[in-house]
Amino acid sequence: MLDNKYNINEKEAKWQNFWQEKGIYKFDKNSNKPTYSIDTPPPTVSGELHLGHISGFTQADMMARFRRMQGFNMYYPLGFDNNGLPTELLVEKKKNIRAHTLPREEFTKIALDLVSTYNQNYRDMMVKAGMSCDLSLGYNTIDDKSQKTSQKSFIDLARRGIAYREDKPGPWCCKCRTSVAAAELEDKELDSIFNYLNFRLADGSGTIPIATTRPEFLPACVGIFVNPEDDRYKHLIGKKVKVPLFEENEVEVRADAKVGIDKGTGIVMCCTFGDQTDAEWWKEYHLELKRAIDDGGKMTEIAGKYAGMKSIEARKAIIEDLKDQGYLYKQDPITHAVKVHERCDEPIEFLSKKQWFIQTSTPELKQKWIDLGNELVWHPESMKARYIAWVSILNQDWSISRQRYFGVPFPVWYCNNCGKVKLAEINELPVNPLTTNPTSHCDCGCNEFTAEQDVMDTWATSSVTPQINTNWAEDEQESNAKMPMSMRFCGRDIITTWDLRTIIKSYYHQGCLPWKELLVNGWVMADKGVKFSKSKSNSKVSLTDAIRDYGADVIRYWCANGAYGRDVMFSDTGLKDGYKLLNKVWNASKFVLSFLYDYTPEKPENILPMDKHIMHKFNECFEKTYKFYEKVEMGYAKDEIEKFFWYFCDNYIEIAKNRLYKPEVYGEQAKKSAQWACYNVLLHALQLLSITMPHITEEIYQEYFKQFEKIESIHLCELNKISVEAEQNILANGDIVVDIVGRVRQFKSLNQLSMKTEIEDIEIFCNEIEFVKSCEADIKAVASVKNIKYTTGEFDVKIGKVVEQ
RNA sequence: GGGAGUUUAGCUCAGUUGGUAGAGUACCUGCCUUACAAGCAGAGGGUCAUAGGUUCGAGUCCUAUAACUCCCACCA
Repeated sequence: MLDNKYNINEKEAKWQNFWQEKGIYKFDKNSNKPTYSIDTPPPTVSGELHLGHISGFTQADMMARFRRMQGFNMYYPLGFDNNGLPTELLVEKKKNIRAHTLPREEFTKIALDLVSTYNQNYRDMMVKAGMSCDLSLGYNTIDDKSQKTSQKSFIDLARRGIAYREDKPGPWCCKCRTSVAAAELEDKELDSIFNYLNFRLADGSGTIPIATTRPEFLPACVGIFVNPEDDRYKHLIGKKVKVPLFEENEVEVRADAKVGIDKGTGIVMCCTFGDQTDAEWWKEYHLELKRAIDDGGKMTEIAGKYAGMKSIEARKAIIEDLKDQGYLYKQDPITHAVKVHERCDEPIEFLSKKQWFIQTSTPELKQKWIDLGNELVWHPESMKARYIAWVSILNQDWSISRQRYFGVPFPVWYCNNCGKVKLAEINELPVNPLTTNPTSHCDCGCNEFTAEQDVMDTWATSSVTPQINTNWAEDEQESNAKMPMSMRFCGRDIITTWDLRTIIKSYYHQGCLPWKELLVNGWVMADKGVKFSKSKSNSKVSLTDAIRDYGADVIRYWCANGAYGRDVMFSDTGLKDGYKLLNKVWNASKFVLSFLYDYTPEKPENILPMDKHIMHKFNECFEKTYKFYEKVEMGYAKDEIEKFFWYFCDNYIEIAKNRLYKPEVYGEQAKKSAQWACYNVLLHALQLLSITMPHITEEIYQEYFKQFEKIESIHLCELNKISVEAEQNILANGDIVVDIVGRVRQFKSLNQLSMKTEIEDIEIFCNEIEFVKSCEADIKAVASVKNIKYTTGEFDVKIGKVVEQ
């Protein structure tokens, strides 16, 4: 017997423990079932999980549960991403320390310690939210296996020349003191000032006007550019110009089509490096390299009296001096978009450093990425456009060096004699070059090496999760057999970072796609256009509170809303809807099961028409639901089963309950028939519902159905239709009976009568009199009608007199 | 400037191949009916963003416009 009231928190915890203890979600190595493998994106460990995270995971979990119930052996791990800059920043913030002020070993120890606490919290929350991952398959991107995989990946690419080391300008974050990748930049609107300066021509023939927002770059000015088509300035090409405040520096005026004639004054100064264009000009025209800003964002010695100042202070001081010395003739306040580092929101600089890169941007490679993108199955399809668009404009190789501390080290040394790169041997991995020496001499005979100090970018490791999952570092054959994995899911914000790079790595190492299908979920919006985010403190409902108040089943119900891949607005009426369904499922099950205490699993000889009808009705719902899951539309699938459940309660149970209550009136056979239908419909409906609401359905299954079904958990049952003989027109004919009952209910409602009010007689007009007659007892009982008259004709129901009380 | 998405009932959202506009919720009217009042039955409510076009017929297809969102480019 089910409890009178369903205690959400108690039951959810109970079944979560049960699933873990019994290993319900464990991957079975020895199974002969087909494997369905999920490359679960390891969440970045930072702060607290919120509804936004859980939403994407929950939708993917529904697909996992669907595949499991289709009979797949699920490989569904839960890893954590906890190396690299994001984790380092978290550790610095939580422990109030700075990584670069501590010995690396010490910092790493503190970081690992903090990370394990966070991992545990994340894992607990995932379990509490009802995820069906196999927790024993977890990994951390900082653990030995991940490091080994990541380092092997690097060595493979370095040996083939795909990974290369070069000194070239790239985005640099002065706050985090590291290089960053183009994909890690965001735009931010900032107020600034356009400063109009007069540069003096070296021959004394006058001045030329140049506008700049970054006058602190004057000491690094290495050239002046005008547009070759600009008639105003053609005569300047080839002339020398003195740099204001640094007049000992003379630079040449050159012509380049990249200069916008109508921008600023139409004359640009090129500094190393103010931005991407400066870097391009510097390379193209072989200009001098002058560094005005150091790693930490302070002015270098070439800035003379400004050296040591932070760039922003130097800007103020330089502007004052420019004013005093008469160079500055105009200032316009402007707002412009500045590239900032997504992790810390600080504007980035362009600096030149020796870095490791991975080739990604030749036209042939770009075409390859596009071909692979087209080969991949995208859900929803429209997300592919974002990927293609991004790949099409790729113009830089992937920088993977980070001048940080907590991450996977490069397995690399440099020969002190000839400078040649020395790679570690694969069987030595994972290796930390700072504490280990190479096991062999350099080719030049030298045995003295300098270790690479940098660590790899987070993405360099996160991009090999399919290789971590398929054991590529240990056994390439095993891995090749398991690749591509079945599915990866993620948010739409990481298509260009994570997904693309994972595709790149799998192609380079194994010549295939990392996965067959990619699911891209939408975002939970707190308000129009505002992403749900802990840091923006707009989480109206904390995940912990929501689980406490509504339970995981209801939150999962909410997560399943709408079309897959679309952004959804958070609303608590959605949670209330879920709660209503939960309540309904409980009450209906409680009620139905109370009549099944003497149920026997033998199929009755005679099944009554309305019982057949509801079973066929379920099968119709089953087919629709199943198709939606196959199309990765969890929301529509949930709608179908939900709609069916309410129909089952409002129309079928009302009919069946008379027969179940009073076998002495309607006959034992009629009761057995209703029991058969109730058992089958409720069981099958719960199975479909278990994908969305795994806890309550498990409770009901365990309390009653397991004794007959013998399968250990509802989540291991296979999804099937109810086995019931096909019958001509059963759906349409049964619907007529439901409509007849509906007409009587409408009559009572319009006349403000109670539903139990008895009606003396009704007259039914329809063309399926035979069928309707066969349901006469049900109709009379549920509609409280004494006599029925039948007439052939267009459907109608005439209601007679009400029986006076 | 380029690309993608969105616009349907007060609110949240469905609407498949073009064929009489849907659900839930809210509001309103009834109903204590022996699972559930967090329930049941019923009613009202829409110029499908705007303007054109194709068609016998357009929420759906085409063109343009507007508003909002996102990605990219611009950043001198």
